[in-house]
Amino acid sequence: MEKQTITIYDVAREAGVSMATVSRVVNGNPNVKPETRKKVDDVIAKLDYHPNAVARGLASKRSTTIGVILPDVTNAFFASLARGIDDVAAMYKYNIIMENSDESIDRKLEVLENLLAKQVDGVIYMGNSIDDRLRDAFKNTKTPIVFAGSVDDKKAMPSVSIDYKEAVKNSISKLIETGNKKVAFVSGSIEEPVNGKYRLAGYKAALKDNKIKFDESLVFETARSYDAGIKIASEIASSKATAAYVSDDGIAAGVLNGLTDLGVKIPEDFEIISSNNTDITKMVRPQLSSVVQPMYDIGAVAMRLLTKLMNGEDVDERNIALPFEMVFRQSTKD
Amino acid sequence: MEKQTITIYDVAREAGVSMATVSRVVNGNPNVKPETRKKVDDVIAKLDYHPNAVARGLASKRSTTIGVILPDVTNAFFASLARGIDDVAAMYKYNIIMENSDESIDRKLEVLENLLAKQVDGVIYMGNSIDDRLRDAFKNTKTPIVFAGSVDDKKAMPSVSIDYKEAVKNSISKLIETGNKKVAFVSGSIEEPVNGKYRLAGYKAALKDNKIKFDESLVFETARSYDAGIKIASEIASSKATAAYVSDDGIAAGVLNGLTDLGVKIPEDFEIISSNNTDITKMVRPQLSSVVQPMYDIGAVAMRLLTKLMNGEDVDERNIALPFEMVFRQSTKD
DNA sequence: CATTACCATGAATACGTTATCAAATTTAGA
DNA sequence: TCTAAATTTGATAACGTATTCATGGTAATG
Repeated sequence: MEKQTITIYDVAREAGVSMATVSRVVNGNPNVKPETRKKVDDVIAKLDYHPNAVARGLASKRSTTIGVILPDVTNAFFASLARGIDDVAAMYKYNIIMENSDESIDRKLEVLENLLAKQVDGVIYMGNSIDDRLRDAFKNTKTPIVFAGSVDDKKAMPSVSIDYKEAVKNSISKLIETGNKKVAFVSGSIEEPVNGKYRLAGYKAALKDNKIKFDESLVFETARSYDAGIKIASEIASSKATAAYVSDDGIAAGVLNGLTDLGVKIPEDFEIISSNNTDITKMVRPQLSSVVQPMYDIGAVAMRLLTKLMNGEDVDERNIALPFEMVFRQSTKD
Repeated sequence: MEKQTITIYDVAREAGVSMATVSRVVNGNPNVKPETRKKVDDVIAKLDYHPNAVARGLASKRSTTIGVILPDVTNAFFASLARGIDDVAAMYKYNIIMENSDESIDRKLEVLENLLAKQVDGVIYMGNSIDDRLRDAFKNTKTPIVFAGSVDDKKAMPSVSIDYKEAVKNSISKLIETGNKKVAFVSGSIEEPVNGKYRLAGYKAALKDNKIKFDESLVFETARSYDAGIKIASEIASSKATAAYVSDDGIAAGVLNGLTDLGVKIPEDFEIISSNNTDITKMVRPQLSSVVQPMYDIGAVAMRLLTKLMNGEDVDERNIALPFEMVFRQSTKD
């Protein structure tokens, strides 16, 4: 019962045609007489032949594989994006090589190199952080790359996301409208352009519109996790802020529960608006009001954009901003 | 600025050696004089040469890629496993091709075929469901496969998980001890051996130990999602059960909140024990008591086991059961 | 110093496809 | 029926690397 890998040669011999012909029927090339196609198909079925994708990749220079770089699948936001990506990738017969990069830039570079060595046809980057080395690496490859759920602050790379500045501006404005004078901004690493540039800009813009002076001490930077949210809750409590925008649902849940445990009443004493509208926002009590990012769609559209780029089609809009919404639940006053 | 892919030939010529030698230094083959190694390394750096993993895969018949089949990354349980897998995979220089299979067996078969065509060196299966066609497919390939966080009820495949039967038995026993006469069993698809065979067996065993008759109407089968949990809460409420074991944290959160919304007091009127101890169990109020599965470790150990299998090492134990614990929070009486 | 063993290298081939180009066959047109 | 134009097919050369296997050189042995 030796496992004998059977190749295109075997089916060619068995079907009495050349391997070129077999290759043609396997690839659906129309230039092959229906009857020989049938003959070959029969042999393929009989021998249970499966084309070797690696050899195919070497010969055709296309791997039908795309690389996905994300900080951490364990985060619901990234997982949802990944799901959207995978679904449309499957639709186009692409496979996904997924790599968790965490926050380290070095790791991201290593991961990217890996993916390129594997000859991926394209890559989707949701790493958030970016620096010049990485930007160079992106620029130096002819492999198409698109950012998903994150933006290159220099707009050099194709991307799909929402208008983060506007989303935060809306959130903050809403909080100010309901009477809050001191609104906190709590986010993941400020190093990430999404946070440090776009979201923060939205925060400042809203303050400015409402003639409130920006107060550095109301900006809270933290790790992207529930526990980190819990931890930072006390700092927030003692800051005299009466409301907060939070850039991640996990963090927001932590802040919410942390505050509640400190005796702060939500939303009476403190209002919260979160960012991703994952299930977390509905599981928690009181339920979190949130920006609604179409996460699955961001992933799906990013993947679709990537297919176009890989096909060399030219796209009119390289930086796509999908519409976002707001949903108000129990963590804000009406 | 034509992007010229540079090959092993280029560095061979530039370094004045043969490509075989270059191949040797790239692969760390000891049989090469230190000085020529240095020379080659320098040229590699100078030309910024990167080996083509596809060609390498074809020549060596190893892709340094492993396939991961999971129902849905979006579920925190699977995401955690995947993270464990990816981390140790990275440690061993493997990459992960991830495929979401949902619940469909056909899709799983398709996905498996895909992965094998890509010449993955091994696959990790967390699909839960399995039938004869799939079992055959697994058997007919020489590619090592290990189950993670799920078990083949015929024990034919290597696996790493916890003792699901025992975990549920413990949970149910605890609930009975605190005075519950009617304890519900709510799980995802009963078709899945994890649920329909192991967990349910644990449930029945606990009942039997306590001389309680098994009551079919206390078994609730549902989709694996928060919303599904919410939906089934009312059915559970009207079943007269006063406690439940729930096989998934998302479902459990739904049941908890659904019940609470119906005016049921947790844990006074109704106790709940969940299964995975993801962050969800801590986010929710009251916090959920839960079985503690070492999810990350299950993934990590599964991947480690796979590396051994891929190396042809023989392993003493092909079906590994990692220890589990219980954590009691606010959804159970003490 | 002659012989053996070993070490470092290179030449050539295999890996399983796709792609190119020319040859062979069929079909259409006159 | 003959010729030109399609249509199908096959031989062969990539694709970029790992892996024999043979060879020349070097060190160890007697």
